[in-house]
Amino acid sequence: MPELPEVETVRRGLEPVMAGVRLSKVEQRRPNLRFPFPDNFVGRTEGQEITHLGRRAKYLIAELSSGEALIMHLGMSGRFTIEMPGEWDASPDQFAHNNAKATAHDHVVFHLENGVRVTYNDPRRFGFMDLVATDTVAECRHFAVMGIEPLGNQLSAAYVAGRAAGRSTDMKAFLLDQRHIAGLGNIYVCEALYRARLDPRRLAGTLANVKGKPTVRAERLVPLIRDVLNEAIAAGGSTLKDYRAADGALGYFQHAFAVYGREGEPCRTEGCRGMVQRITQAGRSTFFCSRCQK
DNA sequence: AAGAACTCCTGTTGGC
DNA sequence: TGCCAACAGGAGTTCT
Repeated sequence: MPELPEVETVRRGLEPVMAGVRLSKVEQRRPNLRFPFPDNFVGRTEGQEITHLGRRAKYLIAELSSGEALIMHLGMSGRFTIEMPGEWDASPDQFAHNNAKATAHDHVVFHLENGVRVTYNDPRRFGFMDLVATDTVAECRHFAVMGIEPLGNQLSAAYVAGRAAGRSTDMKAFLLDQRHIAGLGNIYVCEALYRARLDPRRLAGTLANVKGKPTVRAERLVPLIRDVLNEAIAAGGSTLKDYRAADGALGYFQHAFAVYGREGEPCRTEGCRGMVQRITQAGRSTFFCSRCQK
C-alpha cells in the first residue's frame, strides 16, 4: 500500500477531476472491504458534490456537500483509476477496464457529473471507506489517537524525543506506529533510518536523554524523515507492484531507494564496504546496512 | 499498559 | 510444467 507520498500523489491526481464536482452515480459492488461499508453508502454519497479532497496521513478525505466526509484508506493494494469521458467506449481493447481479470477487484465506481469515472480497485481488500460528519473528522475513530503529520510544523526533534522517551520498542516499530507520526510505512521508515545512520533495532528510547530531551540522533533523524517524504512526493511516489497514480502514471522514487528491496547489494554510502541486509521485525522486512547504521 | 503476535485477503515470485 | 512456501506500500484485535 501506499504510504504518505503515494497517497498524496493519488490525491493530487484525483483532485482536478473530483473537487467541486458532483457524484452522479455511485456503484458499490460488494458489502465490505476490510470493514463493512457504512449504512446506506450509496444513498449518502450519490448526488453529493465533493467540496474538498484532502488527506490525513495515509487517508483520503472527500468532503461532501451533505456535511459528511468520505474517508478512504487504500490498505496494501488499493488503487484508484481515472477514465475520462468516452475513453472506455472509444477503443475498448486499449483499456484494462474491459478485461475481466483486471476488473475482478473493482469494488467501487464513482461516476462524476463531468463524465469522468473513478474506480477503486483493491485485490486484497485491506482498504476501506467510511462516512463521518465533516465537523467530527478529527475526533472520529480513525483519527482520534493518530499522531502528527510528518510534513507539518509539529514534527520536531523535541516531539519525537517526548514520544520515544522510555520506550523499549525498537526504532522501526516506533516509526511505524501511526499514533506517534502518521504516514510513514515500511519503505520510508527503512530509508529514513538509513539516511540517519540509525540501526532499526536500536531502542526508540535512545532518541531521548534521561530528561526526555532529544539526543543528537533525534536531531539528525527528523529532517531526514521530511526529506525522504518530500523527495518521494516530488517523484510521484514509489511504484512497486500495485501502486500507480490515479492517472495511471508510475512513480519513480523506487529508483532512489538506498536500502529498500536491495538485500545483498552493496551499501551506497560513500566509502562503506557493507552490504544491505534484510531482517524481520514485527513480521515485516527491514532493510539496512549494519556497517553504517548504528 | 506497552509491546509483540496474529489476523484479514489475493496475487506474484522463487525454489525445487 | 507444477506445487508450495514466502512475501507484499497496513493496521485493528488479541494475546502476554
